[in-house]
Amino acid sequence: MRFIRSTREYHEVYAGHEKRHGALFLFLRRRVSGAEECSVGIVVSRKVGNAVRRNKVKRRVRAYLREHSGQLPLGKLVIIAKSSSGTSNWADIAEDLGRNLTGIRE
RNA sequence: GGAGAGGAUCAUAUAUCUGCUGUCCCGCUUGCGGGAGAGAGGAAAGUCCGAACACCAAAGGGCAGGAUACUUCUUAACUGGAAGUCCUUGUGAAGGGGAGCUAGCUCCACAGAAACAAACCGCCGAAAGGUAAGGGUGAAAUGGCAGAGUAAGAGCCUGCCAGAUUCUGACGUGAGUCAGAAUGCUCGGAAAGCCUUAUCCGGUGCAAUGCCAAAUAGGGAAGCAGUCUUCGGACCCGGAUUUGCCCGAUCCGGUUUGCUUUCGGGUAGGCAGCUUAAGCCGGCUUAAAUGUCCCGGUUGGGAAUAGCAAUAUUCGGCUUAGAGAAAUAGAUGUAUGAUCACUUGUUAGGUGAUUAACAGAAUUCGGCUUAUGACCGUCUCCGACA
RNA sequence: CGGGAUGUAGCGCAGUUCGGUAGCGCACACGGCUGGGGGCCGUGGAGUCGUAGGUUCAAAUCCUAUCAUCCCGA
Repeated sequence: MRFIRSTREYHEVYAGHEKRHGALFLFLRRRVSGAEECSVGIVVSRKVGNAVRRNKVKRRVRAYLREHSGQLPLGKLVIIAKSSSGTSNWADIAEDLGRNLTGIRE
């Protein structure tokens, strides 16, 4: 697993993707033929809260992805936080991520 | 006990598991593994001031534009800080504010005769004219009371009260305070209206700036795609014309065009700038944090000395984030603190539950402003008791 | 890092230059015209002008601070 760090890769995913709505997050997935790992980008906008709250959401998402790095779908994936994710606790975030990531993989 | 004013301090600690970003060391498979050690704030925020640093511009001066505005001290500098002074708000502790409407222009709604200009009504007078007492509106109308005076009146004059200006003396570095005297001086308000006076200010900002530099396109240079030669040219190749095609003819080109190599600019990208500081503590020395010298300067710049250089310049110790779609964490416990509920042996303790205030470095530093939890001591007012 | 704009009735906007009465359209309520609806006509309500402080006799307007939203440049 690696993280997306360039504007070009983000626009690549925005140009063509499959969309899936969760309770707290929005998932954009682009299939890449021959991909052997998953590239993940996390987007948290100002709607979620102030800088401390946005950082906390990003850290929690990253922590979940590291713990479950073997169960991610192949290709490129962008996770966009919805505004309600800023006030949720760890159990809700982990449950929403787990359900939707398994749904995307199958 | 309640209500308030202003000030200082801290920003919960720790354990286990799983992880992140730099630095140093070791190992080799040269980009991985192992080890050690470090890793958000008082406001990191707002970006409101001031500086350092970088680049651009620049003889000097002025205009324009912008900022500031009581006094003294302080600071590298500042819309910063300290103390004081006057005005003002508050019962008070305390808080807020400060150049100039006797240079000029402009504005002052409604009401009112009139809003700074002396007119109108009125009063006096035969008239010319004099007058600002009366006009009751307004936020604001040329100081108030009494007397004298007059044709009628008026600080026109006199006394008292209120204020202003000037002078003198005392105190203070100064803003200014106090006392005395003189002048009938009594002048409307607004400069957070234009403006005047004094002082200061070149511009842009780390996405500054410097270095390395892929692919594609375009530019410069060289070579190859050709032999003979008497250097005129011939053959050859390419193009055009000659009706569509072929031959031939004529003209033009071989300095074209294509390929290869190479050069510089420069994009993506990468590296530097990038973190050790306008610090703290102690000793020595000195009149003094005075510390080789200079630039008003503990930063910075320049010089000198030492050193190959980095660097150091009174010596020793301590602190030390440096990322780049942006790390500094996630989870589970324990203890402390807060709130609520229940309970006991009730100035105290136990059990359970809940929540961790505001908030995340982005070149660096000094301030200001704003957000916010807890605790400490000081002061003021009110109430009760002794 | 730097520059700029906006905030006024439920919604969209005037009024701010140069201080003095807060207005327009849609929407809303009531009444009338119609058998009813639509439409038209008339009447009316609704605002501490984003917040706080100051200047002034008087502030939506001037000054200062602050909050929110939006835009632009390197």
